[in-house]
Amino acid sequence: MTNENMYIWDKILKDVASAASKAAGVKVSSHDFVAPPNPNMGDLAFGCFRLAKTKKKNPAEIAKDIASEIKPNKIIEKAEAAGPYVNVTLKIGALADLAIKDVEKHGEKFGRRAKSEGQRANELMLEYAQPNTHKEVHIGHLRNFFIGSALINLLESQGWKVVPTSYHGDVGAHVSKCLWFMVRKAKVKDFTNKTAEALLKKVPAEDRNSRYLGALYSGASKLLHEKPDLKDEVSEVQNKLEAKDPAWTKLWNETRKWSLAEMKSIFKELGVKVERQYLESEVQDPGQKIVDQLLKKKIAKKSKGAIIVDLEKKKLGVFLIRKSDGTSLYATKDLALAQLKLKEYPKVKRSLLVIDNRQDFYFQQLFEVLKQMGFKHTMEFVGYEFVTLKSGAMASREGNVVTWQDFRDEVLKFATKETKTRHKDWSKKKIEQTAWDLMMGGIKFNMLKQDGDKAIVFDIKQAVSFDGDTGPYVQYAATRLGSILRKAAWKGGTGGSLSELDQLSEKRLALTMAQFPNVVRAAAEESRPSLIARWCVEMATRSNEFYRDVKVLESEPGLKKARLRLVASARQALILGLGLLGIPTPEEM
RNA sequence: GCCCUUGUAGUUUAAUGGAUAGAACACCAGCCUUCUAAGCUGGUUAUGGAGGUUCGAUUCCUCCCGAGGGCACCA
Repeated sequence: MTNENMYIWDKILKDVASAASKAAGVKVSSHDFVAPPNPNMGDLAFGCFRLAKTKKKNPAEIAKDIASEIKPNKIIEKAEAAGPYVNVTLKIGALADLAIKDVEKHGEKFGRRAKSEGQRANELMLEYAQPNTHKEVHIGHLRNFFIGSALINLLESQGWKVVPTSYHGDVGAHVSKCLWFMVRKAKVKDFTNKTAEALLKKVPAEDRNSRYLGALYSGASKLLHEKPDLKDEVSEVQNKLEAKDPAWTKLWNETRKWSLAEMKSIFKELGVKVERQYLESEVQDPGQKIVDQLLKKKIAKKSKGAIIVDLEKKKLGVFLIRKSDGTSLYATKDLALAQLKLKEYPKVKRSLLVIDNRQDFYFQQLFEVLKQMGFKHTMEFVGYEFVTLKSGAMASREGNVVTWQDFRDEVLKFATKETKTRHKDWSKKKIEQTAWDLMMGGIKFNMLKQDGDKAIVFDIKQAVSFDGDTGPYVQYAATRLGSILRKAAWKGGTGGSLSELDQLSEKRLALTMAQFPNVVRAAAEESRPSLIARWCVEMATRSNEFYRDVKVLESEPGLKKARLRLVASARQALILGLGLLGIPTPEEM
């Protein structure tokens, strides 16, 4: 990035660091500066501990020396020593002026960065969104969707070309059970193409969804638990499916279509972007071929009737790639999936998988085997702890899942009620639209605000709350800023006395705003959407403080114009922050 | 048994070796004739335990305790 295009916060950090370097006589990096614990101490702080070691001097003395050497300039108001720290205070007007112009200059691209020349060609694949067909999409999937979507936005903002992919289990035991139970329940005696068709026709249109199929699956599981002898029947169904028996295949294909169609609409609703949807059924047979190749290459071997790759030397145990009955399993298909991805996207050099932490060990094994097969590009596992209910883990076979639709409707009901009581004169359409935005904001923010390494115990009461650290809190701050602009009939523009802005809350708002690009970069580099969520809350708090302290519409014309530009910039930054998390900002709420 | 993750106010959490451990929810007390009170202000409450490394430890190391997960025919 050239100096011209540098974000203002980078420039300020660089300037302050170079002033400090000059004063200290050694290089001080901009990374050495942190925010002081208390805003009235200043805006940037530099701890002299390391210098104390190299200079063999008391850090407090060094701080004193450095502080006296840092002279005020266009942006620096003063530097003071406070114990072992040098605290630098920035000029309110100068900072606000620069920050506002920074946002105005970059507009919707504020926070984005171009890749350097050498990296430009880099494509990155990100796999997320792995719900199975014939099962419900439930709140456990949501964390994956939201983290994945946010990472796609973050990585794209940093110049990566991202290929988002999804992967779905559309074959396997859960499908066989579901279909077996469906036929059994209908008491079909002679299962043929014809009866399969009749059976499908009998399912009413409103039942052709995962709720219906999921209920069948859970019913099958219950029955099999009571009567384990029936497992043979299920095995038979599975064999018939693998042998492409026409009647069973028909039933499979049609029910699978219901699932996939529903998934498509859910993905659209949630903003889950997918460029290539991979299905287990398309990698099952290729996976078996890979197992044969691995046997030939002596990478794999027979053990206890099954085929394994021994990874004990790498302390990764044994990796099972074919069952002793000759059928495939998850690993079989994943080997082929990796190969297929590479074949279809040869430019991809980096591959990210967003999957819950329970599968961490499994993927370490998989990556190792792929490495032995000659895979060169980097594969990264972006893990997160999974979502459980207070009563324990959700499982389709137990039938205790909270589906996306039920959760959505519950939060939507709350959002609609709250919106209605506040805006009695709004049209039904406007209330619905606003409630929808708030529901999305509430749900997405709630799952993205904490780091991935913490398990989430789902609590509906907490999930529908719109107070405090929540999406609607941030959305609200943005709409209040918008309301000022609306009342002022602000259409954008230049001018106004930006450098005369002198309120502390204006400075704090401008400061937080200016730091956005650095937060975005950190969030992308560390795969931590939570950093964006936290920035959003801070920015909203700063906005609310400003809203409280500064009466924009009553200001003198020159100041009013400057303040309107600040308001417009702050609102823009908030919208961008929420946008990275996939959260819409309503005009009013 | 071995391995991984994790333990911070009543609850959900932040701080990846630095200043007085920062928020939010809940609770209590205030603030709407004033750009939307889904807001703002104030108050009470926290690093699981014991050692060690360090000028300095929530952070790093060791042990113990608790929670969750994984470790061959599930996905």
